[in-house]
Amino acid sequence: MSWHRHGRGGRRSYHHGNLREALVEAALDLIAEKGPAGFTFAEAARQAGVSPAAPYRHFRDRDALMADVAKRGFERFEKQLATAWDEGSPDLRQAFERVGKAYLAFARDEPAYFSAMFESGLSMSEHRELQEAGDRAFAVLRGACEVLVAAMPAAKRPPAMMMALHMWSLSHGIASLFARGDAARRVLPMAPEELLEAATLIYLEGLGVSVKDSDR
Amino acid sequence: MSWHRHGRGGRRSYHHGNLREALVEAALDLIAEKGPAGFTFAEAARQAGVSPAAPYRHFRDRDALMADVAKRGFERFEKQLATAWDEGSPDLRQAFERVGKAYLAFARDEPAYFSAMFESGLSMSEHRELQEAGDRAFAVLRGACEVLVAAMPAAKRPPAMMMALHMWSLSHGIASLFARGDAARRVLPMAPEELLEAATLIYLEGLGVSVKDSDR
DNA sequence: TGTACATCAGTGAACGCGCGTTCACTGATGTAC
DNA sequence: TGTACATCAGTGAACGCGCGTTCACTGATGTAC
Repeated sequence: MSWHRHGRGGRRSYHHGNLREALVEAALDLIAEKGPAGFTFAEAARQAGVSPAAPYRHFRDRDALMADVAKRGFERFEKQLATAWDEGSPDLRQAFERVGKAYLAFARDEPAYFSAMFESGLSMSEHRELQEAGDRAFAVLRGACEVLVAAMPAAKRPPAMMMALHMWSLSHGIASLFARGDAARRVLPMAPEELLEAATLIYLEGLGVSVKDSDR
Repeated sequence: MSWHRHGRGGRRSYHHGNLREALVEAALDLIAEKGPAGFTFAEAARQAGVSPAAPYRHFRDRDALMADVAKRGFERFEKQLATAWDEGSPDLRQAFERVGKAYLAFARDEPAYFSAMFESGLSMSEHRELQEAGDRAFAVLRGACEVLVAAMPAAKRPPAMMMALHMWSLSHGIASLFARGDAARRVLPMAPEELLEAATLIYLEGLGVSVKDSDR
């Protein structure tokens, strides 16, 4: 109960004050515990210590809350990818590898966000702000690819967009099949990170870029 | 209502006779309509034209029905992948390409099965028969990779298992992000099939196998 | 600095609804003799 | 071929429950003067 204090310097306030945040956290708890299907407006209210009518002050309905959770997830995801990329330092290949690992780490460490973002059944076209948040996260990966492509010999440069979509799909496939942090994870005879690293290596090799090429 | 006739030569019977099948179909309808979360035991019964108590003769609970749907999905999936592979004829590369396309086609044409199989939140370890059905479907892809690997020059052969996991992840990523047949599909400036085909080409190139090499 | 008022956030009681599940039951089917 | 019986699949009524949603309300906060 964040009654006496608020998250990050928010003011104290009698009316719970931070209900919106508290509801989001409750939703995350419930999703983590029982999957995206197993969370209800009423239970989120209860967990936030508030009457069942209170959430309506902040969210139109359950879907709106779910969409907000997913949007925050994308924002968090974007930050973690950007941190991993770190402007491509100390060298592009290492940084690129880190981005892939950050993708898997997110799926593993934040299963609730991950399923809200990708498996909650929310329609992308009906939640524009959600799509935009997703696009911004993807833009980190695309940006990294652009830098990598620019570092390649001019004759061999693939379309950065295509490359980004390939890496996204690959990472997402591995993340959602093998790295996810919930019961639906499939077991693998190796670390998901190794699988991704090997695939990335082969893929870049296929683009005709040796490690050294892209290193400069 | 399949009251007068049954699917495929099953006997006619007064007691609906085919309730189990009818419930599975109802579940598929409902999942297709509202996602895996939006299907209930009671509504499936209603749609099958039967009292709410009747399903208990066939399934222990909602999860058991969901698991059965997912299992059937995997079986169907396995068949379609096997048909696409067609023992690698007329040539391995073409056949391999067809398997990837079959993966995407399944996600597109059978969104209800697809989400029951991959996004229903069913635990793989708690439903062994489900995991086994999934493994059999994956075995088709692994088998194809084994044949491809065997056709490569001995010095360049990658582990077939790794290759299969890479292709599975890639196909699955593209399928679940861009090719899925429901509202959660993300739009793409190209056909998902093209994206997969390009990635496969680059990946095989990276393995050091030219198209001709693997052709024999 | 004080007062009056508007606004805002949450209350708590109430409602109708559909779900999951149980129960004793019944009508049709299959089978032993 | 007929009869008696066991089994099987579905009935329909009932239940308790939690959910989503509404409503008039109230107590605290912010602000104009």
